[in-house]
Amino acid sequence: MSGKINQALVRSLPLFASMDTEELDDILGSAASPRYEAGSAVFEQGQAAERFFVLLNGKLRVTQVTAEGQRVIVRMVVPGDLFGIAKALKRPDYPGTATAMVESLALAWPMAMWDVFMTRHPALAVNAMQTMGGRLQEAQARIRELATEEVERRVAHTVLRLGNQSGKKEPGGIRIDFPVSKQDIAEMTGTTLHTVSRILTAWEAAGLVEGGRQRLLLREPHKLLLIADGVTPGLL
Amino acid sequence: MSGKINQALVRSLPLFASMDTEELDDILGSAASPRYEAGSAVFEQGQAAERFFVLLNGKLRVTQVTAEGQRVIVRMVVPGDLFGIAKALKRPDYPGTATAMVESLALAWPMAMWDVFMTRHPALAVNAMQTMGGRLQEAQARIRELATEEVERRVAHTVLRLGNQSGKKEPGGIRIDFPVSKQDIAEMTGTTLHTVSRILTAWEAAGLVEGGRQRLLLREPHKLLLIADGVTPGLL
DNA sequence: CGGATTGTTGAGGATACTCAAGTTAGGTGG
DNA sequence: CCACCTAACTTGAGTATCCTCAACAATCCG
Repeated sequence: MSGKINQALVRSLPLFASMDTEELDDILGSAASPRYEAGSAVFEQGQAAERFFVLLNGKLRVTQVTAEGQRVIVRMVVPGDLFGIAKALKRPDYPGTATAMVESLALAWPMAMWDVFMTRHPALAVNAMQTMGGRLQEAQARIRELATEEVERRVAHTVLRLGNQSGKKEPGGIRIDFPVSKQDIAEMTGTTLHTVSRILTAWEAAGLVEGGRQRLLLREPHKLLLIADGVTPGLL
Repeated sequence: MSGKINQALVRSLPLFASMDTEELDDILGSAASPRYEAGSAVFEQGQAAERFFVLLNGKLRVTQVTAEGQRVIVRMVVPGDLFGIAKALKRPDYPGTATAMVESLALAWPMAMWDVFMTRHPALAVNAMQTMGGRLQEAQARIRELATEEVERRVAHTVLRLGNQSGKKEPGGIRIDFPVSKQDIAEMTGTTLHTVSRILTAWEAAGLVEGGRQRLLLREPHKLLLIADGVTPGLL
């Protein structure tokens, strides 16, 4: 469950950037570094929140299931992100489920350390707050999209966001090189996988994207951006 | 622009609850307490964020306008709420417009004080973080609603939320006693004022709500809750 | 080489939007 | 106090978007 921790790797994270060696030692001393294989859950919705985490490596998907059983993807967790910080939300349990989409490595601390960290390392508190601030802004952007945009534009926004977050530049465009199913995209945009499939098929025919199964290549990010911004009428 | 500040009033706010008199003096010393009349703006989207605020009294609406000119209500600000905390979002400008819906009174500090406050008053930092945490959870709840629920359920959630936030119990039900137009409700739920009108008319016919113009009385909150939770099929 | 997961595509239909008049209520000024 | 004006709201008709249902195809995995 716990391996040795790469100090340099940790140091490179913005969250810990402003920290001296002593502080960092203090913090890392109480950390575990669990590894999760693709498909496994880090924690599940409703579980008692016993630990909080920083993702070192890999990619997680945080989902919530509604009372009716519909699943919504709340956000993606990328390396450097804090997650599972239920304490900051004043919650005793995790409000969602975090699942590894690829093999992932995290740092984990007992939730009781949260308050200690925040008071002992003010820089960390400031960072944590900005993390939450960023997340809040992203959530509000999504609300705006869901409230005002049609599905095709929302899908465009979503794939571009995925590209920015964790796309690799390739000769042919930007590759999203971890498995994202159409179902995933549907759950990120508030639509059905059928509609996503139709949209992506149309985009593929127009040469905007490429690659069907779980791997997406954005051939013409600029044109996608035009769709996302509502400049281009849309292809359906 | 500045009146005298009621210490007891401030002390009763959860945000400042855990603070001793000395600390409170320090904080209030640098505060202005501007008053805003109904309809006036506290700040506007895009303006340089020069101050942050706590609402003492009244009710604000925070809106964002999309590139296409559509307006979305981001949230309502009720007494005790922090708002305009662009600094916590790492932003130089206000991301939205805050408008007084009724005559309102706030506390205001220069944005430069933000960092000072956060470092000098850890309790305040913790509170601020929980404020943001709460806001984040609310935003995610809205995302879930927008992504999975039909309009009627979303409207039900919205009016119930308004009722909880600032409804007054009355013999006949719960009164939302500040002006909320159908347009407002539409902008909170991501629909059009036409659809809101139709829904409320149907509810009124069924005896669930009452009162047309800008004042809403929830006659049967329990039944509205059933609609919100999708138990009742809906009346349209 | 099955079985399962994931994705495609079509047809039909419902929800909710747009467009288009009207109506009511509230405020304002004569 | 009444007439008018505007903002808020109502209501109808037509329609577009997108969902549901359904069947099938492709890919992956053991």
